[in-house]
Amino acid sequence: MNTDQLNQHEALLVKNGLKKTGARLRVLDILSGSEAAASQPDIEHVVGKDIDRVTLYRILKTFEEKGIIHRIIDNQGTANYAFCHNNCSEHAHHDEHLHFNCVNCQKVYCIDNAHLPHFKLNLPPGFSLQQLSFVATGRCENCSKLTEQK
Amino acid sequence: MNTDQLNQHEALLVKNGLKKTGARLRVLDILSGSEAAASQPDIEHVVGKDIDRVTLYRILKTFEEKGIIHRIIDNQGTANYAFCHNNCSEHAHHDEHLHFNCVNCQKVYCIDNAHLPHFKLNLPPGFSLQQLSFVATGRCENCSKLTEQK
DNA sequence: TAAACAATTGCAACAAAATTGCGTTTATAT
DNA sequence: ATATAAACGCAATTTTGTTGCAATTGTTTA
Repeated sequence: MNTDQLNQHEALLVKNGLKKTGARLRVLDILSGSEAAASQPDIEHVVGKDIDRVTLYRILKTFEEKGIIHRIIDNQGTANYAFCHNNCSEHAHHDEHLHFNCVNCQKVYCIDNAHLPHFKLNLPPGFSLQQLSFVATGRCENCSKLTEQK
Repeated sequence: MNTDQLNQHEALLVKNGLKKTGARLRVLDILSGSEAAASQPDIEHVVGKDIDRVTLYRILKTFEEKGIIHRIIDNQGTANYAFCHNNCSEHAHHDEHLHFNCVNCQKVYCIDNAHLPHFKLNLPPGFSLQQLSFVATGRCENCSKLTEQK
């Protein structure tokens, strides 16, 4: 319940021509609070009955369309959401992302400050590249600590 | 209906201790026929009533477990399947993959012969890397030809 | 080649996830 | 304070994925 953050979130909504509603602020709060990206099921679980499931779908959808958050599909096909940092605009994401997907807890981490090499990718003829992203899989910090967990 | 290919597929099943059934051979045939990976909905659509939906799920699952095919989740969260080439074993995929996901038709292509750089990824402390893969998005050959298609 | 056995399949029922329509409520501008 | 469009919640529906079980089929072996 940080006041600064609340104001920041409200400003974010206004900036994008969205009404300041409790449900939306709640979602923004959840996304701010988690270090990793938040999975849709997780968000759903956290908000419980406070926000209708349909409303949640729609909130996430409009946030994504406005470029406030971006959606990351993890290795199991589950949608995860995180704030857009860096160069995300409403219409395109121009940077090279790196996402880390933990094989144990399935959490998705956006690694912003990893040094990523720029290189020319040679695709088959006719293929045009719009974006390149890196997906690392392995064990996150928490799960590395757990011994012998399958 | 290539005879050579049929024998090859039958051998593949036998090698993995699986019975030669019509449904399985059909799935292998479909996967062989498509240049890109085949999405689960596509396969389902192609086979129609010939193979029960549940059976298809199970076939794909066992094929994946045996390391015959691998599953690729595309940007929409849809499962796609393709044969394992290269260094796939039953238990792990050791190579660095490159997948191309078309933003227009959503098809997933496994790009095997692209030169991928090897580099040391610096992850946050505690994170251990098991695999790194590359996901390129853009327009595939077919969709590049189409003018102004949204 | 026939019997025996386990693997595989299909069906039905179920559960979970996602979508649509619509009436009501609410935030914001006037 | 009121008008208005946006946002929400509920109900119904569709789509997707799972489970259990009985019937069938492929393969082994006698």
